[in-house]
Amino acid sequence: MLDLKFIRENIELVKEGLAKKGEKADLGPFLELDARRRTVLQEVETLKSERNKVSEEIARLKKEKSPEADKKVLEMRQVGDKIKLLDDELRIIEEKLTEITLALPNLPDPTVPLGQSEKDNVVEKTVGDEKKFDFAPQPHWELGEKLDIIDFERGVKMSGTRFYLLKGAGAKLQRALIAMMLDVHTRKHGYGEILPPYIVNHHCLIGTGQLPKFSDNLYHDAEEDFWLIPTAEVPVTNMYRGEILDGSQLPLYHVAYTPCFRREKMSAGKDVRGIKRGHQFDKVELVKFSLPENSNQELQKLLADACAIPELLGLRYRIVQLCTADLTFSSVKTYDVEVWAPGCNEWLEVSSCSNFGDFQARRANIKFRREPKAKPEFVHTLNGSGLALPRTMIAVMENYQNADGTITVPEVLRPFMGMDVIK
RNA sequence: GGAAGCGUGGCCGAGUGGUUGAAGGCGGCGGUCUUGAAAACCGUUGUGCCGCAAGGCACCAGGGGUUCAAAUCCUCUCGCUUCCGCCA
Repeated sequence: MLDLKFIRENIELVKEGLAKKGEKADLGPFLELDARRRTVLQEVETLKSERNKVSEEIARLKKEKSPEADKKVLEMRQVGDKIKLLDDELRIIEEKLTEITLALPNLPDPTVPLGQSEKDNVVEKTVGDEKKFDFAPQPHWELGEKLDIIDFERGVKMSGTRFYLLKGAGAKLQRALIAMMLDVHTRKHGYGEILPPYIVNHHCLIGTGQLPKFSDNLYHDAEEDFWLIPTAEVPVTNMYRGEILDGSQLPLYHVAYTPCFRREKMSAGKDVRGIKRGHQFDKVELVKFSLPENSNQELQKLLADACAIPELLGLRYRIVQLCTADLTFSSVKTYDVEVWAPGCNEWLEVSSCSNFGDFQARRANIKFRREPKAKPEFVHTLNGSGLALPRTMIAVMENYQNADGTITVPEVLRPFMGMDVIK
């Protein structure tokens, strides 16, 4: 959410920022409502001030048993009616303002490359060489079925399209990856491990920016205010919702492994083959709370922490900076990490590392104090996958496959797997 | 799911319609004293919004209502505790 005062005072800057993101919002209604709000507010507060004074007077007069009291009560009854009318108007104005501001995306950082679509994203660097095969590498869905470690048919039978089961060494491989990632981030990168609820209320989703605009992509309970998380970012960022943190504790680093649930209505027909895009998938997520002045530096460190995983797995990967048009709703600046999958012959996004500035902090009301008595300020929030499991699985399976259809277990995972080859 | 009780500031805790944004205590911060520390004493100690400012308004789990006036009364929601039922 953008600050009301900031929009009011920087209207051209806001328009420009929104345009860069491909958002053509008409801010006219905003300005009108904002002005009207302040007028009505001042009016009603003057009346309330008067009522407060006279009410005190009435208390005194009643104590003195003065006949004046009843007259004043009648007067105040009329003032009360006026207040009620103005308060009602104010409530409507504020609801509309909230509706508008909650739907406005965050503004991009000035350093983000301008672009019209994902085609304008910038590949920053590519690490590692392409693996040479003396046979035609198979896609993971073929490897998985032949080794009986991924079962697509039964997944569909149980739940429907875009569901699958991991079996035996497949399930174990994913468990090994999760354990390895959590160990690396907690032991080497200083993240505190969290195991959050997988179901949250709507306040959390407003806090991180999924609601109110993107409810289409979320699963929720028909009767209660229960929503399945689309990413651990939601519960972990909202841990500190409505709190004022001690500035000396910042930056705070958290890592959480959770399943993620997405309806994927927006990507119907896209990536239907294999395990690349399911309605349920697992992910290890990194979340940071930072001082405003350090957030871009923290983003670079976050990105490095995410890249440590493909590095350890010996996977070829690249870093892509998203252009203005491809930034998500809440993001100020984002880098994707992609790994190469020789079987399906494409780069797979396994992490998306973003700085959200104070956008989420403002929505979720997460503040900090620099000094014990200092005025509270909004923190900056950041997050990135570290990493998403299905696509990491794909990359491991396809890169480590052998001519006979077996898969060699990467060195780092062997202590977790208790086997060298999946056959 | 049923019944009863409860929900006040960082924490504990007073307060059942009228100078209560809220007593008192603890904790925190500043000071006096001390070589230093402790103790003692004094002072200070919530957030948001509107306003150039002076200042004003709002907030006692959350929403709605009654009243000239609500932490205090009514109502709904949420949460906590205890008992019963159920369950991993």
